[in-house]
Amino acid sequence: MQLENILPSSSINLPKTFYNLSSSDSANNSPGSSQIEYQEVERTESESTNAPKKYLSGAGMMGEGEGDTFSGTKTAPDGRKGSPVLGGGGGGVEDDLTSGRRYNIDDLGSDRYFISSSQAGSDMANPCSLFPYAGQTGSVYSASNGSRYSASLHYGSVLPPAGFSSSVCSSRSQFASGGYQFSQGPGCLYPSYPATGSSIGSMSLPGSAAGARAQVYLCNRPLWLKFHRHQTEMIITKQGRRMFPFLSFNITGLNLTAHYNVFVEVILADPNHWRFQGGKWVTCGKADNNMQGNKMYVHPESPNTGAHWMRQEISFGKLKLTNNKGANNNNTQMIVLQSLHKYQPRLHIVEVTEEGVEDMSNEAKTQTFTFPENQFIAVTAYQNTDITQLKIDHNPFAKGFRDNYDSMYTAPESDRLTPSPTDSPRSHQIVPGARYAMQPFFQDQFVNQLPQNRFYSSERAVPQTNSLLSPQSEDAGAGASTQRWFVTPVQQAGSNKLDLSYENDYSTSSLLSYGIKPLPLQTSHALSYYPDSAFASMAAGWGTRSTYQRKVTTGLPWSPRPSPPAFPEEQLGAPTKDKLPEESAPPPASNWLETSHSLKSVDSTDSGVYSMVCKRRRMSPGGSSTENSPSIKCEDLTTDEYNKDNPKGMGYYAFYTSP
DNA sequence: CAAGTAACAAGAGCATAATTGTGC
DNA sequence: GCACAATTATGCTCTTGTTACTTG
Repeated sequence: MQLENILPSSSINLPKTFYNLSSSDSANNSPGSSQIEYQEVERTESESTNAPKKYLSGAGMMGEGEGDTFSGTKTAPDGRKGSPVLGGGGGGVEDDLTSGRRYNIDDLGSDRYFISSSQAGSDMANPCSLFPYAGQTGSVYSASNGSRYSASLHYGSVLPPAGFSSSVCSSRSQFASGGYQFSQGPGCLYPSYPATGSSIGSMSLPGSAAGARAQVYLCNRPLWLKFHRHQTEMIITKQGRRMFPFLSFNITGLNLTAHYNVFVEVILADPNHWRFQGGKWVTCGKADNNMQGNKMYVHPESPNTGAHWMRQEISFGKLKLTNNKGANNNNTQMIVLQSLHKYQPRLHIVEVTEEGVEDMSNEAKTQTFTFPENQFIAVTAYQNTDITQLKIDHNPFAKGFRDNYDSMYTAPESDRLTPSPTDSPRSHQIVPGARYAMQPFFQDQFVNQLPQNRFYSSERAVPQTNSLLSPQSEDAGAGASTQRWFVTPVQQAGSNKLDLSYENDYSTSSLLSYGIKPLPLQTSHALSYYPDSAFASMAAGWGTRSTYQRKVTTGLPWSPRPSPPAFPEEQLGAPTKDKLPEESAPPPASNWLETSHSLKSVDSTDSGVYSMVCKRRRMSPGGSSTENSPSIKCEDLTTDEYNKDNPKGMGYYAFYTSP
């Protein structure tokens, strides 16, 4: 589907249902108004006059429930918005079409951070418990000029520069004082959730298509958290700059056969203009909410089936940020932002027809997901050196700036833990740069083992391995065990978790969960169809425990020999849940190391083996029929071929180094 | 003076052409 | 010697953060 046909560059359609900012004076919906309130409104036909029906809805979707953070918002007409069933118990997962083991949430495990609308909705009583972040909300107001989107302003997310203050959650006045009062309802976060659904309409979801409620996982969340801790900055340039970390999600709970458009929207996170002063970000005046320009980035794969979206990681690695208002060429979608403003990316999933047309006859089937850790301040030049260093350390493209990197490692270049741009975004169209998603993550974990002379020493203060057994982890409550990695409102409930949540998320525990939790079913999928995808990489990483365990025994955590990348069939096809006691208990520190190894190996594997082998096979058109399928090729490589070449279980290294 | 811009160097992937090896 | 396959080399493109300069 050609995006240009479905995504008007200028007049982006709005979801039928959205939150309309209203104030005491309807005409005065200025974001700066202290009387501003957000209300759910039903989109009228007239309102969408300028919005062609053929579009990717979502432009103006902001708002629904601001706070969708960690809680997907679904503008379901049956009032169930915000109540997608969480995987484990899973109504959504138990859906007829999605109940396949392949997408069984149980198999997905709880290690991943995902948003469940239902969770959010069920925990509205204590919105603050949903997030460790303060004032994480999300609202949308209707621009006076009718172009809601372009003028949309999102005041929902307010992240205190100081960090995460739970106090904010308990006081809406903060916003009021700041001139932004949110009609969030009780609490500061997602009070509007329950109302959201009910306000949309009475039509109930069929249960299948419209009823498919998605759960979204932020794949590289640990990395995001790292940046978030220092207040993420994103460079914007005239030509457009990619985000790093970039947005990468895994989605579950969609109707396998239904079509969806998936896109990211970047909205203003707060009403302030920011300035980096005295080593920290401080507000400096009001934000300019008149910024024109595209705020959306539609995933190139849109529209596509739910099966497709759930098959592999959905990466937005090619999403570019620019400050060039005129930069809106159809070839490369760029999101126009304004420097020194804080933004909040949001993921929208809109069910559409096969042609990519939203079914206007049906109520909005929009699901919105917001992760507070995705917030960032747009800058034209980095302000915080910590951020700069993090970027350099984690972004493969900035490898050249790692002055001390080589000296810091004894391992040769090829064996670095540092990801390599081998996983070029150009290497795969479906998951552009997706593999990067894991790369930063890999390093994200290893970086903690780097010498202490790194800039962001604060991170060194985080006892990665110890955190697994830290009191905080233990105090994390029930969520610390089985659902430790499962960011749900329930898990985060409790005031004492406000602080812990972040720490825990940021801790090695979180990281570990990423590393050790396989997605066996999706893994096989990813490997079968998108061997080059980040998902495959991730899956591989999660499935190499046994190997890296061996590596660990060598006592060389930085062993230059990456562990075998092979994806044991047992891991490819069978759930490994039972093999992961970590799910029910915090993994021991040793597992942390193991995970690291696995990740490293995967990284190396993914970037090395795949490129090498696939390139080679490209020259063999006369080969077997399977040669035509890149995915199969790699699958063969990672399984059959690997096993063949390593009948004795030889380390992957041998294969890797053998031309 | 802060912010924005353009040029720069470094690292890396990809496409293509050139070279080399193999089989007939 | 020819044809084909495989490998290697080269140039282009892309990415990154840095730097110097310009702009308001």
